[in-house]
Amino acid sequence: MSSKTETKSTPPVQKRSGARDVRQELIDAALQILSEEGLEKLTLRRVAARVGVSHAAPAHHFKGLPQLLGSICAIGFDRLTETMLARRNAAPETPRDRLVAICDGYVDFAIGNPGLAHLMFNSGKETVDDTLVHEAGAKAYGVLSAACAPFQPVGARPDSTESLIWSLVHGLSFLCMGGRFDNPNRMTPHPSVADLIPQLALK
Amino acid sequence: MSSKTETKSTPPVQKRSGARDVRQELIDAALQILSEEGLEKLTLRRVAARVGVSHAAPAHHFKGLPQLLGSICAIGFDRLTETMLARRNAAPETPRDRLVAICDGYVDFAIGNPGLAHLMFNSGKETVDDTLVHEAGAKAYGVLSAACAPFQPVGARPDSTESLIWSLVHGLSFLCMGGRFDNPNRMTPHPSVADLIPQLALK
DNA sequence: TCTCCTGCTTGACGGTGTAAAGCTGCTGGC
DNA sequence: GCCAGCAGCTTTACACCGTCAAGCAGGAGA
Repeated sequence: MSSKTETKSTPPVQKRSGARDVRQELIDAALQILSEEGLEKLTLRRVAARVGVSHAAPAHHFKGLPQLLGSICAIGFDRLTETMLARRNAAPETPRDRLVAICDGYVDFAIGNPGLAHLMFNSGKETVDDTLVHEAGAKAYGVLSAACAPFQPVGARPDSTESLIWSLVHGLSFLCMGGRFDNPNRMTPHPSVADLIPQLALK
Repeated sequence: MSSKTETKSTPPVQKRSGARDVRQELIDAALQILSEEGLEKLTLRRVAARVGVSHAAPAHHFKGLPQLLGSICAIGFDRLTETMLARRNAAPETPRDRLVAICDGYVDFAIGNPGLAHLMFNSGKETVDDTLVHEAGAKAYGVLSAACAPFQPVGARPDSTESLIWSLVHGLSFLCMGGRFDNPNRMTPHPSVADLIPQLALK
């Protein structure tokens, strides 16, 4: 690894200890804007201004806005994975408790980070789909998938439980985020995974 | 109704038969752009240009972009309702078949109108939330809710089946639209409602 | 006929992403 | 020690966006 025979397109391998890392600062500022002001206010120029750099500086670290958004997506999937794993590890060690914990983690992550969740899944916004994002997403999916494995019924299509659970928690998350369960006709603020899981034929 | 004692803020009650209805043309053009070019390209100036009118003309029919988007949302919910009802009426007259048909209608509507569906549910885009949108959304929800009623288990929270089904079809729709089921590890292009319903403990 | 007012146009402003050109200070070769 | 090269940043410019203000045209009502 010490021999640097790679192409020049890779960024500097290491920063001087005292030097500022503008690329990282841009990502941090973007995450901050996303959580404080929402996806609509996440703009290259605002990010640059927050870092204290000219509006064109981000172009030297990202191939335009889509790649910055893509980098943030990857971080979002990593955080989603961490949240689900933390919940799973804190749960009783039964397959059912673990699955419910992971589902709770998914929903709570989305509701707690609506801007990030929208960017990761639903924003019509264009994002660069590089391998980092793909891998981070696959890892998150793997956590959910593994927790579903014990409940896969024989004879069903091999991924039907994952599809069922993923669809359920995803729909629940985004309907909650959109305020679709705030209907005054409804009794409680919004349903929880624990409310719905009993109606699944998990054997 | 012939006595016109209302406030002046209401638009002209009736158009001359030969006169063009620019407001309606704007809505039609917006729906066209949405389905042909996607949500990102749906912009006031493009809509105006498509209708053949100046870029500021829409301001005389809508209170800015959010209200135009809101009007389109209402139309979207109406179309969703029609789609679900058409499927239900074509299905065998058992509660289960009807529920599956309605769910299929929901998913197919979303997948067939991704721009519209994003606008209705997930677009961080600001939309005016007037009573038209609210009523149209409530009507669509009512169709789904009614189909779920026969399956409501005793003792569960009163809306748990609706929440379960809605979350499921909503999550399935938007994960499909986002290509989340296109993973090469998966066997089939994407799961269908019929694949997942058997795993629900619908009694 | 005159007046008002609705619907539209024109022009402007601040904001956005992006591209091109120029500046600056550091690094590496000699 | 010196100088070329270059990465990182700034400046400037452009097209497009939503929105606002002013002005124009033409029909309706007095």
